[in-house]
Amino acid sequence: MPRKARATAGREGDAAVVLREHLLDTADRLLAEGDVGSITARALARAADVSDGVLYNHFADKNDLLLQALVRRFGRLVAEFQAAVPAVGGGTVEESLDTLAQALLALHGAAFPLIAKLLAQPALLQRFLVEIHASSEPFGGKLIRDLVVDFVTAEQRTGRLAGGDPEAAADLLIGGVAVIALPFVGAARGDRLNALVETLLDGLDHSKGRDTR
Amino acid sequence: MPRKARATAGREGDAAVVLREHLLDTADRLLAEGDVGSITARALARAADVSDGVLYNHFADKNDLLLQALVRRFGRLVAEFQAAVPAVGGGTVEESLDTLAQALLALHGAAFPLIAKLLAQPALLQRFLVEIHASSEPFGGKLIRDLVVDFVTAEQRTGRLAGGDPEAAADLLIGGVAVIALPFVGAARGDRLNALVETLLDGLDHSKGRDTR
Amino acid sequence: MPRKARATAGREGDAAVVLREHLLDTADRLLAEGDVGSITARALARAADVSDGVLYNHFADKNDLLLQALVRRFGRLVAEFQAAVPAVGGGTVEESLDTLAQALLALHGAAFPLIAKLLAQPALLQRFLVEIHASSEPFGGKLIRDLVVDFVTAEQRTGRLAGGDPEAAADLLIGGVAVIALPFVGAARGDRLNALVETLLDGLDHSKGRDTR
Amino acid sequence: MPRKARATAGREGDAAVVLREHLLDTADRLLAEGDVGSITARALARAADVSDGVLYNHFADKNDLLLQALVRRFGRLVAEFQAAVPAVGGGTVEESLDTLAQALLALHGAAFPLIAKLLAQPALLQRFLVEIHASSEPFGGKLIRDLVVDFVTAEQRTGRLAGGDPEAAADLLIGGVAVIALPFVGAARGDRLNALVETLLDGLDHSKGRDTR
DNA sequence: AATGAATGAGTCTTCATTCAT
DNA sequence: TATGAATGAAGACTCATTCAT
Repeated sequence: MPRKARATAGREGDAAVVLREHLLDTADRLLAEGDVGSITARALARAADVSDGVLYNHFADKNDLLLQALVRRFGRLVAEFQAAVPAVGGGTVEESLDTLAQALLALHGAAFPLIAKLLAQPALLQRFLVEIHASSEPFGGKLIRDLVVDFVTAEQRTGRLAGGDPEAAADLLIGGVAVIALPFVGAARGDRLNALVETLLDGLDHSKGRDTR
Repeated sequence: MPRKARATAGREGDAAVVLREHLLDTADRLLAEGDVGSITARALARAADVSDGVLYNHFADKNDLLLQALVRRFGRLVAEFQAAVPAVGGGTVEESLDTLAQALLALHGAAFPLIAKLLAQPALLQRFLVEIHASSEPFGGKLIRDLVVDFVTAEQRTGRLAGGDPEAAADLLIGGVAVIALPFVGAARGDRLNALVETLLDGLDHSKGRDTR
Repeated sequence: MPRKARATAGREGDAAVVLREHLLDTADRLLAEGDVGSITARALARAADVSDGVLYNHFADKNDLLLQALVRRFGRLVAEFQAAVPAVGGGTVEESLDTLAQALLALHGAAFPLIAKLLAQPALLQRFLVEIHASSEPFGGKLIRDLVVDFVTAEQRTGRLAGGDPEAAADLLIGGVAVIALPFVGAARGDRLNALVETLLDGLDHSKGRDTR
Repeated sequence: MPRKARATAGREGDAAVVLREHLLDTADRLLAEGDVGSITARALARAADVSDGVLYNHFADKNDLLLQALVRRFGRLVAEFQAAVPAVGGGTVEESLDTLAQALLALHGAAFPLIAKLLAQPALLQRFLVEIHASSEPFGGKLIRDLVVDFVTAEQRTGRLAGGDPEAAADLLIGGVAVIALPFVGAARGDRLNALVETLLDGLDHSKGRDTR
């Protein structure tokens, strides 16, 4: 019978699986807290109340653990976003788009730091991309965008949105919200989201145009 | 007169200034190439064909050199972008927006890696923000956005763009292009830019709308 | 159970404690040998036949190790001195003082180099003083002097020493021996100690005085 | 005509000699101020308002400069002490000894830091000893002691001091004052000096003794 | 002869990873 | 299988000394 780790003493289940999850949880927490640079293998072990070496019994190396924690976290964020995507045909289109924009804002707020960490560690990013492309249920930037594209396409089918390029519409919405989500660009006022949706609905072309407000 | 560094043997001018520039150029190059984490003080010295210690004759520390290289590079990117912003009233609005979008795409392609590196190094980011806020001619995320907002506002005055919120319009354009610029989201086809501009001009609201193609 | 260090392979006991002691012993030895400036972290590791990093598993930093080695060594020297202080009332006073002087000479010979090292490293000295003042059983220069003062006071009570200022007597004895202990002042002949004690007993004042020799 | 250093622009005399003195003065000042460890070659140059390299035009290396500064300073301290030694036969013996003790205290206060620095740098100490032994007019610990020994011997000849070992008497006085001069041993009260002299005059032997107080 | 930037060996310290227990 | 001390390869930075100007 293998030894059980101090930190998982009280828990049920396969010791190996439990400890694995425990490490992932801890990595997740540290990832959410500070900068990735301060997550040393020892800091991880300390935070998990676990010995320095266990990590290598369950993961190839420190980056592998970090990677899997990131993958898991992204999966959860995407799932949350997916759950928040409004039903097609419900409410007015503007209301639906507002809801969608809010969901995107929440997503970006949580995802930006992680993406930044990935972008800054090419090695990690590489492995991350391989990982999410290999998984049967893809997610990440691609899936999020697909969800928005799908929403736009569906609303176009209901006739409530104009028949332009749904991918372009998705990019505008996602990117516009992203700019608002950026911590250091412009003021972070709540009504910016609404102005964004309205502008997106109306279009910039003056030659047509409803009498705005 | 002091000695001249091996690497700058052929160049004219004050040795100190020349080597300073040489180091900034080298840092710039490494910054453009790989991840920031691999830019060690020694790697920098090797890349500059210079001894390990010179760096500290011209900069407070490694981060100071990196920081100044980043500031310089950002300044240049912004200047390039500014030069590429189309004149108000020239060509059709759509052409102008296309040009603007292309300039943004170029900017994003060059700026993303740098921003990612900054986001991932809180200490560096902090000093960077202090630096650009201290400079009399601010730039960075804020200034770029201002340039776009100004463009939209000016075109609204000429009557060629609808009178919505110019900030929202800028955010949509900037963000939309950013999504396209992301290396791993969607396909990087050139016509995505045009679709974006068209969608932004037309708007998504089906109730109004010109007869789109 | 963790690994055991190469250098302490044969020893019994808790590996951590054993290595800690091994490092202190090594530091002690180097401290006794050369100048403090040459005790680099690497030299320490080499001398201890241990890897470069171990030091930091057991001490806050290099100075911490050095400091604790110094504290330990001073403690031992003081204990040795204390054990060598003659019993009050035993033998003749002159014999007792001779014994005391010899003990002081031994102490000074061992302590001078250490004190010099401390005096020359203000940072270390600072921490050292804090350390010995914090300890419940103080020692160092103060305690040594107290032991001598106590001896003089006790012998004054027995009536074998004159009733002058015991602190002054202690300072004369300690300092006089110290001068003899100095490596480069005067000749280091054994009878200088005896002449010292005799002079101290007799006094310099010619108006009184026993018929000296 | 050789160039003249910035710092010595206004001064008369052989430029080489002037700069040499200027460097010695600066080294002297830094030696008096902080710890020897902080005296880097660059700090010296900065403090002297002189370029980093000049030092090597006038001294073999940094230690050579430091050494010569130390030698010069010790010479001055000894000269000051010599001037303060009271005339034989003047005043009462106790007054004379008090004066002598005060001069010793002043000397120790100034010399201790320097001696500590020397003791802690064996290489420097070695060169220092060679240097002062080689000089035609010796000084340092030896000379100081000789001055005191001479004083005692002279006063013995006048019959005002008892005829004991004058070297022992000198060691007691010098060492006793040294203990009082130590910054961290006992309280630094002015009357300790007087108690010391009195005790030294009276002696500790109770069997003889004047009726002390 | 003075200048001061260039040189590069050397310092302390960190940290991912190993491995005896 | 968990433990945690041991390992040693980097890393950033310092500084005495050199040398082209």
